[in-house]
Amino acid sequence: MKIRIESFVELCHEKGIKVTQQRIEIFKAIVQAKDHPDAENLFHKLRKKLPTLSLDTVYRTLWVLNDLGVITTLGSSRERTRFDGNLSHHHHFVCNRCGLTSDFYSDELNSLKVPDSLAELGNIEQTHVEIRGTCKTCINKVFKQIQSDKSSKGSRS
Amino acid sequence: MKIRIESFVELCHEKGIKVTQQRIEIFKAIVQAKDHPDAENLFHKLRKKLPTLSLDTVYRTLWVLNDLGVITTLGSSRERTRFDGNLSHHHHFVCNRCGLTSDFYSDELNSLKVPDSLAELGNIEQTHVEIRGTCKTCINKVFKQIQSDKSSKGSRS
DNA sequence: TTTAATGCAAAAGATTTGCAACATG
DNA sequence: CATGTTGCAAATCTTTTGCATTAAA
Repeated sequence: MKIRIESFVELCHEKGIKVTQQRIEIFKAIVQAKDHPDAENLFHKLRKKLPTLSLDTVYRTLWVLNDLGVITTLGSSRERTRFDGNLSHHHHFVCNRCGLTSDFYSDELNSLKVPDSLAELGNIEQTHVEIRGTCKTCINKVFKQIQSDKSSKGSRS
Repeated sequence: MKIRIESFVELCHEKGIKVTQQRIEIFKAIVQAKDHPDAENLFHKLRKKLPTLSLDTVYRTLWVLNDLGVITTLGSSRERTRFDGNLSHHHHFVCNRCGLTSDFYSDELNSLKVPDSLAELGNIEQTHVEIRGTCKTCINKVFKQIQSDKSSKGSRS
């Protein structure tokens, strides 16, 4: 834990982000929480330590932590509820950049063997594999970005 | 497609739910859509056919369809954004009833082999298995519910 | 001292609800 | 005809934003 905080502080320095008491406490709270809390949960927990903390700071800080890559969100958040009319057993490829979610099929993945320890958590109804990455479209965008950066910085010295 | 509509209509009859033009069209739209649309997407598509359709009917109908089990949602929706401070490679068990999300670990699942066809979609950064079912707590609740139903309906004739 | 982060209040966005009019069984 | 469903408008709930104040580098 101490190590995670230290490396977090270091990362903030690297990125030129200020290390505030709020950020440290919010970071500690989300790392220690094992229940995937939402912003309001954390806000209530933290208010005991930081009585002046505001909810919008919690939101802002969580997205900062997410952008730094030191926490993640459940589901591809920051989006509205999306619905799926595909009832056949399928899996998802989700683009980390644009949220595009494509179905794919795999008999092998359909019959995944899961650890026995799961029986302790409850009974299993479906298993589903979510693969995250960068979709073709976004790869192209990034590629073009790099190209234009190169040419604007001037290649001929 | 025709078959899916017919069985949907039949299911509505079974459940005592009225089959309205709106429900049929919304059902068709979500089943045909391959892009996991949100309520607003569907609303705009459908407005062309049903100019008097309202957004709240789309929402209401989608949840009806979801409750009927003929569609699903992406992520455990109807919840606020939840954050995850666990950076180690892990997987999730999600309760279909209460949304409880527990982490679990499995070396085997960490090194999952995915279909080659995925390369067409983009490049892969993480793979993550989501197992859905009913958690212990909810199983107990359902069990107690059944017990009390039995006794209130009177077992001794 | 310079710049970025916080807290507040207000705004914006997404989803839900009450209710009268309407359509379905 | 009785009841459930729709459309509208208003309400609610979640998340974001503008801005003056405060704290970090």
